[in-house]
Amino acid sequence: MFEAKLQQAGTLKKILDAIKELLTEATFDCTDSGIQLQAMDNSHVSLVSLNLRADGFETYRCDRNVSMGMNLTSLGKILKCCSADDVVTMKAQDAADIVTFVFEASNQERVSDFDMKLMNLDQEHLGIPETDYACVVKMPSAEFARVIRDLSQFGESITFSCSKAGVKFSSTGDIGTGNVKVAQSSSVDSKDATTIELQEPVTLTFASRYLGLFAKASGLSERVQLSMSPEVPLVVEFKINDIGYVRYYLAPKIEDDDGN
Amino acid sequence: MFEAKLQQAGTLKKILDAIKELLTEATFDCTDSGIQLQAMDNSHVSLVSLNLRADGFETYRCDRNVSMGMNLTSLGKILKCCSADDVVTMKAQDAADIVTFVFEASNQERVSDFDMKLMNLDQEHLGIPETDYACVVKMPSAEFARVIRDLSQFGESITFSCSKAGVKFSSTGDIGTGNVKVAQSSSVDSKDATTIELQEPVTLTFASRYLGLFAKASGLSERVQLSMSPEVPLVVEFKINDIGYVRYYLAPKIEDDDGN
DNA sequence: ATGGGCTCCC
DNA sequence: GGGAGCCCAT
Repeated sequence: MFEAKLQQAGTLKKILDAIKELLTEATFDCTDSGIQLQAMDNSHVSLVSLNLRADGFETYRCDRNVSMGMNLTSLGKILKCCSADDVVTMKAQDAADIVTFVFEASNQERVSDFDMKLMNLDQEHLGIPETDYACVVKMPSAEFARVIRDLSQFGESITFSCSKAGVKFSSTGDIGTGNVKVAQSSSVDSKDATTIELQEPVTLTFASRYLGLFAKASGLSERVQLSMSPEVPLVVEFKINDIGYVRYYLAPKIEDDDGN
Repeated sequence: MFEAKLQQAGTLKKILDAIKELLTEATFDCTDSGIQLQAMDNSHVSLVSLNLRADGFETYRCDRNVSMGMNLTSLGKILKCCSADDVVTMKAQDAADIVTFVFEASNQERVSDFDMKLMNLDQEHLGIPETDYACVVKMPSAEFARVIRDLSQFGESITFSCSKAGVKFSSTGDIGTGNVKVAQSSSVDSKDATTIELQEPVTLTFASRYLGLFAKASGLSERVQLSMSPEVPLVVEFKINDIGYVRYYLAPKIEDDDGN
């Protein structure tokens, strides 16, 4: 059987918020080492990768690998039934077609359980190479979300220009042009710091819409990491407390001669 | 060139909030002495007059007069990209067709700039005579906004009756009639005081809808001044910190024999 | 026309 | 702090 207990159901809620607009359904692969999810978004433009390590759970047991295909809308309805600080336990029998969620309120007086039907989804296992990136930016996730939200008003593309000095985000559209420059921080250790590890300057352009969807994961972590290399998908990573991460991959737009 | 720096971008946000529902586009006339805007609202019913004195800006430079025609929806999108306590600088070259807004966050690490295309708008310069009014009421703007909001529920007109004792606001409609009497304060110097300078009692009726739109400027100032004379447009004035004012002009309704 | 974000109200 | 309604964006 499979059984995993998480101290904070809120973490699960935030994870769902971070992926539900990209994926309507998804397969959670549970193994001895933890839970993994990898999938192209509904439009097959970007890729979502979620990793939750077994040791990050309060208790974790997985006798046999199980793949749980879930409708994320249904999962959302179930997670609405718990509070952020409930203790949540997910359970499934080997080869079962249902998963059970048990929510225990912190005051111990209330215990709820919900069964959800599982689905058989096409498994598309996608090898994602671990690469060295020409530029890695770490910044407050709230600031990232803000920049993306602001510039999305201007155009459907946002250009990231990374140099030693900082990152410039730009977008152009009908009303004009917007540029937001975030300078590298002098004090590197603050939670609010923006830091840049740079092997070479990189300028890449991405679809505003997807960046906006990725930014919804800001609730998971105060910090976000952007990894970029020329002509290679951007990686946007949010760490999840002491348990794992969500990463989003998005290919850059190719500049044609018209600058489109 | 034209360049004006304002310490609090929030002031600009509030000014826009105060006019954007009346005007979809407007021309800002910049001269040596400051920035002026005068326009009839979209329906040509009321008149908006904004005045920002050069000396109210942190720095102000205007080599040649420039008229900047702006789409206020676009301006709103740009102002969404700054925080209330950002420092904002507006710049335009002489005869340029774009204006640039530079926002500097208080932490200095973030600088954004936005170019907005300017428009050529019909210039309707409206001479507004400075007049002595039969009655001038000064009251808290929040209270004014509240009265207008409350009475707007009743009818499409609100009657202002000013006497030595105070102001009575009234409205009648299908539900019935509402009257709100605000008495002149005994202590005149409080921020919450209502004061009345009266040469003669005045009773005038105005369209609720426009009063409600004017009341949106309440964020700009704790106090509002209402100036009235018989058969002459009402003036609703909100001072803007140490820099200027917004005034709204609205002609009274003419009572016919049916009381409409 | 639908979904999401923001603001005001409870 | 959470929920509902309004406005804006897609």
